[in-house]
Amino acid sequence: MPQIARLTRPSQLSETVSKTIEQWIADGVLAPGVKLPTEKTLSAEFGVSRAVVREAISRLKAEGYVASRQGAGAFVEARPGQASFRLADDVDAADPAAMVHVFELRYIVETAAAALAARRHSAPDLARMREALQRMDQAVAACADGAQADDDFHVAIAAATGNPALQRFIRFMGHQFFDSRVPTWSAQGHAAGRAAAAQAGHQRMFEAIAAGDAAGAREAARQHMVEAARRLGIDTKDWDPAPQAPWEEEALP
Amino acid sequence: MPQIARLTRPSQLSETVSKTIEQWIADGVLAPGVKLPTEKTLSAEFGVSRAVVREAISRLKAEGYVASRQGAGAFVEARPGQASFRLADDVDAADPAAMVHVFELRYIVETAAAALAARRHSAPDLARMREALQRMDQAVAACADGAQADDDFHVAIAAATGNPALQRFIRFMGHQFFDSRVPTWSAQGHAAGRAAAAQAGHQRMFEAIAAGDAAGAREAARQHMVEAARRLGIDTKDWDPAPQAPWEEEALP
DNA sequence: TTATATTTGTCCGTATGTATA
DNA sequence: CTATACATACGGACAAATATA
Repeated sequence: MPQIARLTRPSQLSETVSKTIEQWIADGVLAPGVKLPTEKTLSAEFGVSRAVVREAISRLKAEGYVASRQGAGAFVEARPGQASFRLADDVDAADPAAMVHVFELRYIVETAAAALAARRHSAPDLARMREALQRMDQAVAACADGAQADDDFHVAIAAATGNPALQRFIRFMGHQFFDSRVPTWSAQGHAAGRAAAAQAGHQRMFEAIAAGDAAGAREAARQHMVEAARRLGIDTKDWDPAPQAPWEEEALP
Repeated sequence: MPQIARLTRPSQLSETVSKTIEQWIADGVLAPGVKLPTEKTLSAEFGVSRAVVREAISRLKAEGYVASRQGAGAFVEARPGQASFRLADDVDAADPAAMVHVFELRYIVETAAAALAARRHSAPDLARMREALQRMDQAVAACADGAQADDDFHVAIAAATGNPALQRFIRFMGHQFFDSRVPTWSAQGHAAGRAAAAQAGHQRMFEAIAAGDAAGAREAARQHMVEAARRLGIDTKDWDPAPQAPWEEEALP
């Protein structure tokens, strides 16, 4: 029997309350800076206990919608909801258009990260990349699953940029596409040579980064991402990140 | 009296508890699928009431770290925290290192967006940019605050990429730095010519985008972002996104 | 400045529905 | 089927911070 994703029941009082207030904020009923009704009032209006209201407000605080001050009240934040960036929960499902858009965003940051990694990498960074590369080599040789090592390799590059914000964003994006690596590392992927091709791209990226060649690393990453995008059926004609010198145009795929 | 940003105190028991558990998950102490200690146990261990623990878990649920089932317990999600991307809460305050990192991420996506906008823009997109430009022109002429129009201009470029994910991310990043535009559009900024200089950069970006010149738009955006970064005291020496043709090197600042 | 009322923060006890052994 | 464990929810209470008169 296949694994059934457990449905998230909305039948949680505190969640219902928090979503309702969130909607009030989104609709402008509660403008930034405005004071929320008191917990006592809210509990009376919703017909729930004060504990439920407090849990709902905890959610809103965690998501950056409100901030509360003891003795004063809870207030709508100046830029409600802008504290966190959320993608559609189901990138790899249902909505192919959304996947294209998210992948393009991933392409942008991954190519830039490769260039920065070429300039800023340390010895431990290279060792981490090399270790992930070796695990993928083994996976290619054994026709095994190298998806995790694949992910680790990209995260290692991100770490080599020395920019934790960039690193966390790439990790975030990578996890969104973790499932999409299956066609590469599946049995069919090995048979069709997709795993070996991907690994060759990784190798080119690593060599350019290790050599400190920022432009080469960016181009290797670009080719690698374009190939991955095409496996997902994504149009990549607008993806030339660099002002290419004219004579290079023909050399590109 | 200038507007003083109200400090966010971490002295909230439920926040301390949720951050601690979040760290456990990040460190792998609590792996995906693992059951959290019961509320009773947690309240005993932390020395707080169950209400505090419940509020902490509400936060974790809102952020996608855990899911709880009545009668069973709370469990770490399969990809904890990867449902949303969060930056340090105080980008424009306190932590200058974090600001540098976030600004670099912004630089990456803004330059790429300018290039994509040059290729994909529609007539309404151009009209929207032109409108924001005119508002900034008026602000420059009147020594008024053009921060909102500035933000709108960058969002209009993002919209012209036709990529809603990229658009939302740029909007998200822009809001993080909204306060940082003050030195440009303040009275001192006008007097020092910073507003006029920024506006000249906007104009160059617009012209390249309108002409469909992707490389030019990228370079104009790059210069604009580098200038903004330098106003914030950020080192930009690693920021040449493109494999430049050799003869172009000297022409760059 | 002082005093008082309001509001959030925290704690405790209890009851109920659900999951699991 | 029964018993236990657990999350969910309720109510009352006090402390601490804030706002107001």
